[in-house]
Amino acid sequence: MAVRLCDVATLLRSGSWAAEPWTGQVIAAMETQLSNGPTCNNTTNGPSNSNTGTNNCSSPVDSNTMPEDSKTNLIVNYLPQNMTQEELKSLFGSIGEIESCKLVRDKITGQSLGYGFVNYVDPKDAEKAINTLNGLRLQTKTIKVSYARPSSASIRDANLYVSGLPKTMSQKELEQLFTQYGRIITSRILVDQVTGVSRGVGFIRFDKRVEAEEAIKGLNGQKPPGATEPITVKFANNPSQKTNQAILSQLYQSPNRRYPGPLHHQAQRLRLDNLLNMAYGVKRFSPMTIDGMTSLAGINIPGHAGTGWCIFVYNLAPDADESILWQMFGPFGAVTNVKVIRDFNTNKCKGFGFVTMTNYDEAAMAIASLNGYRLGDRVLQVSFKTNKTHKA
DNA sequence: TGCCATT
Repeated sequence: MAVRLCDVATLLRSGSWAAEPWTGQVIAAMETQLSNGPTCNNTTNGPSNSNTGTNNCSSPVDSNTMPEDSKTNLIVNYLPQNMTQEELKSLFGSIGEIESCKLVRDKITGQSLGYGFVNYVDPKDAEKAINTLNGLRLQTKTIKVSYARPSSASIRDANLYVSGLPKTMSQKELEQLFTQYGRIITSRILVDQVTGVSRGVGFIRFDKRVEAEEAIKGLNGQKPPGATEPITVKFANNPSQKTNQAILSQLYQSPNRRYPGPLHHQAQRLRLDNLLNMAYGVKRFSPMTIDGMTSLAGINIPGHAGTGWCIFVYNLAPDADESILWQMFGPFGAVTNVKVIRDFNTNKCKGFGFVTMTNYDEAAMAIASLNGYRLGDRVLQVSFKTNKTHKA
């Protein structure tokens, strides 16, 4: 690849994004992600795991204690619900050659469990994937990319449910309470969605099940320092083990449905139409009232019927790469493919590329938001791909 | 009792 993602992030951070009021939120989310880079906001994010040989925290390699650890196999957590295995492969394939890739699904419903594995051919690509894709925002999620621990029964079912916590207890304090029992993989305190106040309920995932067992013995029914009530600590329900009712309700949900209700959806549509009016200065009928790709002839032409909406991105720099396209379009929704068109001899970008997005709304939002944006010293032109890529 | 961490 011509440019590493961190270089691109630096480029973006240099203040070239001229956010407009109606795209402020989305761009702000992107800027946050880009300027933060690979985040370490989770307990043991990615390569900070002690069982990983190479990492970005410069820990020495200890091949004696963890000789079996793979340096090519990654686990990817917090994937958007709708992301497919093919999209996962496409995203991580932009870094380097993939040996294998698996999205983990519920055995009964087939629904994504929100995580997957990517095994690279070259350990350097695995390391690069952690450094460039960990912390990437995709839709409402911030994905986590880290080395997969060797699969073993001892690391399964190590997640604890904790209730009765003081409402003032922070995630850090929760970890401080549990860390004496083992290595914490993740921790979380649930908060009220409206007020943001702690619900007094949390989760602690340990590296090993035996560590979780010891924590239950040591902390269940105990009062944390300063607390007036004892806490309850027990094994968390396995989220894939659902009641029949939950399974049924899942089966009746369209896999592509993302908005919670018709009112929200309507609001989304109105907002989208306003954006498109601003972007194009034209009125437009609602394509979502008609299923399929054929209803939009004359407005746009998707790259391939049935595979999504192809977007043309023009005025990319010679050293642009696939990563920047993932970074720019990923926050808007499901991206199935990105492609930078390069000169055969120089391997430099010829100034344009393509992005394929699954859902019309998200593609249109991305276009309305990204068309006209300044990337470095260039103003991007972003539109649905047409038969002829140049304007008259 | 979950911004779904072991194929």
